[in-house]
Amino acid sequence: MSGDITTSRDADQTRQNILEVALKEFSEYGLAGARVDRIAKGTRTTKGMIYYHFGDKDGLYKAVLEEIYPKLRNSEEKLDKSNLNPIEELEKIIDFTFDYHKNNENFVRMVMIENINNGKTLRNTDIDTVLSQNILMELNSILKRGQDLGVFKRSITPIDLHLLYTSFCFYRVSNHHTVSTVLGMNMLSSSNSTRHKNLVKNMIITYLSSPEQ
Amino acid sequence: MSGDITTSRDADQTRQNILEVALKEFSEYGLAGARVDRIAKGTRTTKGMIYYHFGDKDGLYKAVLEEIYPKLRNSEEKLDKSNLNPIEELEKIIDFTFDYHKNNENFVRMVMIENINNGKTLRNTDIDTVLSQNILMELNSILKRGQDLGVFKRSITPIDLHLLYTSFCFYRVSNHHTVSTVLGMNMLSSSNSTRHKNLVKNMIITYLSSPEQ
DNA sequence: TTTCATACTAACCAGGTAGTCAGTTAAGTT
DNA sequence: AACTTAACTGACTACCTGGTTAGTATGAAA
Repeated sequence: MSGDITTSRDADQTRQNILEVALKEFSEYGLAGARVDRIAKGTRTTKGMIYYHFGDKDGLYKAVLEEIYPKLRNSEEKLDKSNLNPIEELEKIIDFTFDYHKNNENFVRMVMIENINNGKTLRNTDIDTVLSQNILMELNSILKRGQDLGVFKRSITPIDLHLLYTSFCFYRVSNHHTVSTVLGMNMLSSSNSTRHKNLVKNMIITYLSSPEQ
Repeated sequence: MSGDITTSRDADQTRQNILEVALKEFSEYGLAGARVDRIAKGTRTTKGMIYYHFGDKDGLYKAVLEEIYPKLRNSEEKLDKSNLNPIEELEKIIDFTFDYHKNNENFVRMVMIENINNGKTLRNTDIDTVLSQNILMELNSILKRGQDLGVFKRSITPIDLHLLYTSFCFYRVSNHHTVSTVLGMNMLSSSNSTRHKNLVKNMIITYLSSPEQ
């Protein structure tokens, strides 16, 4: 029976099962709105196991939160950027960021929720599981190469560049409910998505390529 | 006694007092995390009055939410834009939006919370108290004048333009906790604020001014 | 096959939380 | 001054919710 997909007595599988259900619950209802009983009901195991494996509700929340950043970074690093010039590489990164936010509303919502929580949990997390060093180094290399080639004429920090495109990719997902109501549109319609994706890329590349002042 | 600032038996004053305290509570803890008892304690009145005036917790939340958009729109409309060319006028609007978000974290958090709530409450609100018609019409006029003068070379909808600058202004406040941790910086430091404000304006104006394709 | 730690269950509990309600007070109205 | 109604109070309650615990099953080691 040990090859069974729902083997009992497999702590890792149990933990993983709980984490999956908890991600859905937390991202749907927030930290305060999430219900441990509802999570327990959604799993193959019982409430006691949540407390056995994760200590308390906050511990479970922390475990869920700590999973989402490495997941993003792993996908990010899978991108193949060989033989690309700086503009193409930057476009590829923005494309990826745009799609990742669009396709992972759970991620976006968890980040929102953690900010409502004043970032308390993330601040108490091991810095390495969270810091975005790789992407910043890559942006730095892109900017440097672009400047050396003369195609980028602006001086900007990798962090600011990161903020410029991420803010748009994040906002259109995080705020799609209120924005769709307030501006009278459907933010996430496929036509809007297509146009928006081109718009950010275009705006950023145009900005970087245009002469200072 | 009727001129007294804390006159008892003034329903409007009581409602206002409750709303002020509730805004703080909801924006700090979210809808699910807010506590009616804690709100009641913070007011000059009692919990019964909250239910008397607002029906239930959701009714109070709705009343708080319905106040924040008109407040924003009122400030927006106070801007003096006489004798400005399209670029100056757009810069003034972006400046205002940037500052409003920076100075009203409560507003930003309420919008986040309502999105975590899937926009349910806002959707059931009278459309006129929420729709941003004026600002869109103004952006439309700016774009048209800019194109007629030949200083704006891009064709873009007012809504997309609005999204481009608002997303950045919103995100740097809404996500400052996690971003500061993940990127290892202090997002809201005054030096970052100054630079960011110039950055959005610059990027948007550069984009609009540069030739299509 | 006995031992033992880990994994697990189901019933339980204390405190918290939204919401209620019977009764009181203040401010007009006639 | 009696009457009426809106504004208000404080004590109460039913239920929800996070967390506990006593006890059980499993599988690997010896």
